Amino acid sequence: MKEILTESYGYIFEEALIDEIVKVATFKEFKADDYLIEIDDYIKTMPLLVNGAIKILREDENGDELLLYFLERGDTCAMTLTCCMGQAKSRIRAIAETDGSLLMIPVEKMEDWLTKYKTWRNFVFDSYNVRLMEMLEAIDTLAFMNLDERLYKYLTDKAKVIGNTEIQNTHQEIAYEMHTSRVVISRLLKALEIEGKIKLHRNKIEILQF
Amino acid sequence: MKEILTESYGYIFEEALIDEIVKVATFKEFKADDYLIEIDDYIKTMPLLVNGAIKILREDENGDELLLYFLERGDTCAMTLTCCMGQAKSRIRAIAETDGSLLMIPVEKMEDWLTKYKTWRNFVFDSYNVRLMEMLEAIDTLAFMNLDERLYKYLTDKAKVIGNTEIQNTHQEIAYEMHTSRVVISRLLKALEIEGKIKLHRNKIEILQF
DNA sequence: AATCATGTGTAACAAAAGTAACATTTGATT
DNA sequence: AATCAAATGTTACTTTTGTTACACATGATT
Repeated sequence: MKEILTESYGYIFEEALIDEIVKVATFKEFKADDYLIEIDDYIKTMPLLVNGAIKILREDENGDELLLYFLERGDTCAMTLTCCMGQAKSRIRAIAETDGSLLMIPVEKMEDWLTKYKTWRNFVFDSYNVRLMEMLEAIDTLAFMNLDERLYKYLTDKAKVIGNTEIQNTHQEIAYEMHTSRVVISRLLKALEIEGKIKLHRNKIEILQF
Repeated sequence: MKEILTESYGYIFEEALIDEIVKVATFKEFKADDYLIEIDDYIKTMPLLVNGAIKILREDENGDELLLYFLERGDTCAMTLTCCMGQAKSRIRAIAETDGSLLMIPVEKMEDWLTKYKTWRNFVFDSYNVRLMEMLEAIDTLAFMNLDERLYKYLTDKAKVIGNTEIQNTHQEIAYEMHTSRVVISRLLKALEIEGKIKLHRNKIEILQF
C-alpha cells in the first residue's frame, strides 16, 4: 500500500505520515456508478482518492438532483471532513464516475495528525479551500449562466475528468444531474451540435471543441 | 477589549487563548454599507465579528452581483481563512449590513494557535463547516427555488439578520443582490403583498409572515 | 423478420423571467 | 405651491425554460 500512497500523495505528505497512514488505512476499490456515500449516512472514515473520479451530488426535498463537482486523485471530500469533525450526517451523495480506488482513514486519526503533522494540516486546509472554490464555481454557474452554457460546461468538465472526449450518457441522465428535463437537454444538445461543438450519437456525446 | 471578547467568544475560547487574542488583535468599528473586503483584496488579517451583520457577495466577470450569505456575531469569514492560509486574493466582497464591530487578528497567529489551542482548532473547523453549509444552502436556493420563493427567503433571512421586520431597501437594491431586474422584483413583491405576506412602503418593506 | 424497450427528435403550448417604455407616486427642495 | 429626482407601478412584448404528447430510430431479443 505504501507505493500507492507515495505515488499519489508522496509529494504532499512527509514519510512519517505516510507510514502512519499505511498502518491504519484500508484500501477499497470501486466500480463506476457505485454509490459511495448516501445522503444521511453517518461518516466514520475519511476517504483519500487514489484513482478514478467521483461525482458529488446535492438533492432537494423532492428528490431532485444537482451535480456539484467532481473529485479526482489527491482529493478528499470536504463534506466528509465536515461530517467527521462534527459527527453530522452527510448532506450530499457521492457516486463513482469511473472505476477507481481510495484509502479509508479512521476519523480518530484525523485530529491527531492535525497537531502532529504540518503537511496533514496543510492538506486538510487546502482541501477545504479547494472545495469552497468549487462551491463558488457551482454558484456562479447557476446564478450567472444560461442553461445552454451550463450544459456545455457540464460536458467539457466531464470530458476532462474522465479523460475522454466521448461521454457515455443518455440525455435523461444529463437532465437529472442538471436538474432539468430531458426534452430541454435534447433541444440544447441539438443546438450545440448545429454550432459544431459536439456530435450526438446514441448513448454517447462526442466533444469536438473545448 | 477582554470583556468584549469574553462576551462574544467566551463560551468558545479558553481563557489563555482569549488573553493571546487581546494581545495581538485590533478592534475596529464599522458603519452600515461600509465596504469591508473588496474582490481581489489581499487579506492579511482575520476578522472575528463581535457585533452587527455583514453580507457576503459574489460578483461575475460582468460586475453582476449575488448575495451569498450573512455573517453574524461569532462568525468569521471562511473566505478569509482560505485567503490567509493560501495567500490568495479574495474572491468575494464583504459589505456591512448594519453598524457593528470586529476584531482583526494577524494571519501569523492563526496557524500558531491551530496547534496550541484545541478550542481554536474547533472554531476554525466549525467556521469552515458552517460556511460550507451556507454555500450548499445558497446552491439549493438557486437550483431548486423559483424567483418568488427566493425573494421571500431573501426578505425573511434579512429580517432575521438585522433583527427587524422592516427592511429598508429599494426594489433596485434587492434586484442587484438577487441578480435580476427591478421590474421583476417589483412584480414579485406586489404578488407577495397580495398574498398578505408583506406590506410595501416607499424605501421600506414590512414582513408580515415568517 | 417481428417485437419491444429504450433513446432521441420535434411540435405545440405554458410558465417564468427578462426587457423596454412610460405613467404615477412620493418626499424633498426651491 | 411648483418643481424635481427617485422610487414604484404597469403594460406590452421577448426570451428562456418547462411540459405534454407523440413520432421515429436503434439495437437487442425472441
